Amino acid sequence: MRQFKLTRDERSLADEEAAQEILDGLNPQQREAVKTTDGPVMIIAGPGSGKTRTLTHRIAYLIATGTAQPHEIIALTFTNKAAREMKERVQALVGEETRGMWMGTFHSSFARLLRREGDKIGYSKDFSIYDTDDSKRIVRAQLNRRNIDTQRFKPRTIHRMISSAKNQMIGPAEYEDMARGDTQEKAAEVYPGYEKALEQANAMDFDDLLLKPIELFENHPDVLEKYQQRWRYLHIDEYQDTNRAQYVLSRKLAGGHRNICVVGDDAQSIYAFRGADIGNILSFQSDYDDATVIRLERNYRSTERILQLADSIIEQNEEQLEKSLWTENEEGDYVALMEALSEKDEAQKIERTIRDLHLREGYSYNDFAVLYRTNAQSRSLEDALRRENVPYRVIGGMSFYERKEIKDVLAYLRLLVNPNDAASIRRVINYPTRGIGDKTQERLIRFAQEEGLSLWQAIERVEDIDTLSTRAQNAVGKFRFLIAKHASKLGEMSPDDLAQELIQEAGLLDELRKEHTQENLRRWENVQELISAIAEYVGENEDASISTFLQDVALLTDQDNEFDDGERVTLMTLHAAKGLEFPVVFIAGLEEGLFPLSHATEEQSELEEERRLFYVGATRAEERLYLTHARSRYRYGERQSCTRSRFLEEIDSSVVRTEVGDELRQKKDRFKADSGSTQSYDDMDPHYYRENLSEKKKTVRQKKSSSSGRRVVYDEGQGEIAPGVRVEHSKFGEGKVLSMEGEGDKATAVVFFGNEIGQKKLKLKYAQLRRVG
DNA sequence: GTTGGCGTATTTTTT
DNA sequence: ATACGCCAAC
Repeated sequence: MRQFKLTRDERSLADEEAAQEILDGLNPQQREAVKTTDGPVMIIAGPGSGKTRTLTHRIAYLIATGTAQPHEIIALTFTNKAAREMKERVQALVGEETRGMWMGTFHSSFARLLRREGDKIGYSKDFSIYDTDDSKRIVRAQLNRRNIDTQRFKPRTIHRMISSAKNQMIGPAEYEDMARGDTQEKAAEVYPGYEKALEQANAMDFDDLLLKPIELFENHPDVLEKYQQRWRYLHIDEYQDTNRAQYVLSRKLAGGHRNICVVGDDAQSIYAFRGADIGNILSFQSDYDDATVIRLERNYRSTERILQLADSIIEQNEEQLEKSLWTENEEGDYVALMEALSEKDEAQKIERTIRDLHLREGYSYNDFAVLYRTNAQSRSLEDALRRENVPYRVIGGMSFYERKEIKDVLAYLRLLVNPNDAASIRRVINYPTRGIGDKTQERLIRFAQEEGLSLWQAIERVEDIDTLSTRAQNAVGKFRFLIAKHASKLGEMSPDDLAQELIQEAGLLDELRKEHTQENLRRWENVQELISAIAEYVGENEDASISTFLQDVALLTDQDNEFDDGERVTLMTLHAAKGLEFPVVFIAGLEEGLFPLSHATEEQSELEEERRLFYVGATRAEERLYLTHARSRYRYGERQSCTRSRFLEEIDSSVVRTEVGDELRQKKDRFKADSGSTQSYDDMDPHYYRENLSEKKKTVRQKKSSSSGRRVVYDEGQGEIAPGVRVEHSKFGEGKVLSMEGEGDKATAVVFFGNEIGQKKLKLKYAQLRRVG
């Protein structure tokens, strides 16, 4: 900004001081990475080595030394949260002059670019962004049109295949040639129609947000050149997780100036399932033969033992860049291994350990993270934490913007700015019900198809559709009026007021008030919260509109909304934990078939990815790391007995202690490829655990809560429910148990919820009754 | 033709 | 618990 109007001498003096300040507090390697501002740079950085910090300081350094102006810098990150934090830190380092600097995820950055330039390839700036759910709807419509059995060929699966093709930049024609097997052939069959439907809806799916810019750059070299000149400095974080399209984009953007700086760790590549290509980072040096490569190998995060454990995990993998991690941190505690009887028992052991460390060692609840492989595992952990009133937050799973009631409102709003959005029309055209059933919708679609119109255009001409009864035409006409009326008010009313009026007149609010259940009340509150969110968004952003709100919101994940409110234990998948760190980390569910997931054990490359995931999880821990597994677990509706994970047989046992302080005893050969052993854990080593448990406690470093005299909670929650007790139900609210019948899975309670709702018979297995009072 | 109730299958990770 | 398909009643 103005500051750069100083004379050359004045500037260099001020710059020098600022630059020196930015370099202070970095180690020699980091400093070198920051100072290498000319030409391609790759920073290969282990976990906890301060790679994001290095990137941040490099950007600040560029600005402080006047090498680049903020608007000449773009940084692409993996999450919105990472971008936000990086931006804040750069601002703190250089003062306020960062306006015009682009920082965000690939997706959000290129969505923004498409908003400006998309008209050149036929997209209006109000394009809708389709999430997986919307895309699935489009696929389903395509399958139905072709009379393909959606039971056998699930829209989800088909979409995943199309998405993975798009990820690798394989177009419909090419895909048709390479499709193998029934499912792929069906995917190839609907792929062109899927693309056409999206185009007609003026919509982009997640993959398009990367592919369309490529198309734009290829068809309009002048546009590419404009951005190449604008962004003289390109930074990419988490480069190991870029896919083909992201790779192509980065090469194109870096094509002119070649000032590309990438940061990554091949050992932390965990998104291959999403098309991430580890080859991108492995081949950086051959892509840019004048690249400077800097290794950051010193770990500042974890204790020596944790690092040693992590090292022993990753060393099992064959393909990786040479790197040797080291730390000067203290040795720290042993990594603790805890075995549990069931997932409930596991959750309880974790919960007790957390409370114990909280009370005795003074850890804040913020210091804890419990990591697991699948979202479904959060349930039992939540139950245990809730029971003991330990505050927690769950990241992932169902986020605010994924709730049905929210998606309904968003669909209405999307229709206002982009009436061609067919997925949104289908979502809300008959919700709340207004007499436009399947048959009418089918006829609308057929008409659109025959006339080559979008769905909305067909609706506009509904009077011309003679297959429809007058009644149906009227119903559609009323819907059309509802949307058109509010679309015409886009310019005049404030976005939040308009949204409020629309959902009122659409009958959404009445629908939610129709039945007075707690569930509906919660939904109604959520909708109101969404309206407030719109108001807030408009207040915070300069050129905000419903259109920009919708596009921004489509790319939010709930990690991005999650503001750190209060002290809570964090529960999340291992994937979601990437880039984070916590003093105390639990990795739960270390069992064969779960972690590693069963399907991943076939393929060497997939097994290696699971192992990297374990590595990522372990290296999140700063001071204490707990590994847990259960001997049995409810999965797919039944209790299954579990063998502990092969990963536990591979790790360096010298840094691990069991709960009673023993060394970890391993069966190193158990999963060797040629052993062919299918022995169950029990057959193999029947007395292993009993021996351990019967042994007297030796010097135990981790103090266990069983010795603290606290109440023991037995491994059954449902026993608490008996005739006479008061319980709470998620839908019906509070009630009183009148009687009980049946046992085990069939156990049923008759509960009286007051005069309005009356008596309900509830299966304990499904209804989550919570005892109150 | 539309709506709502019932039975059945469902869980990998995500921008 | 939830989503979806199928079937019977309005």
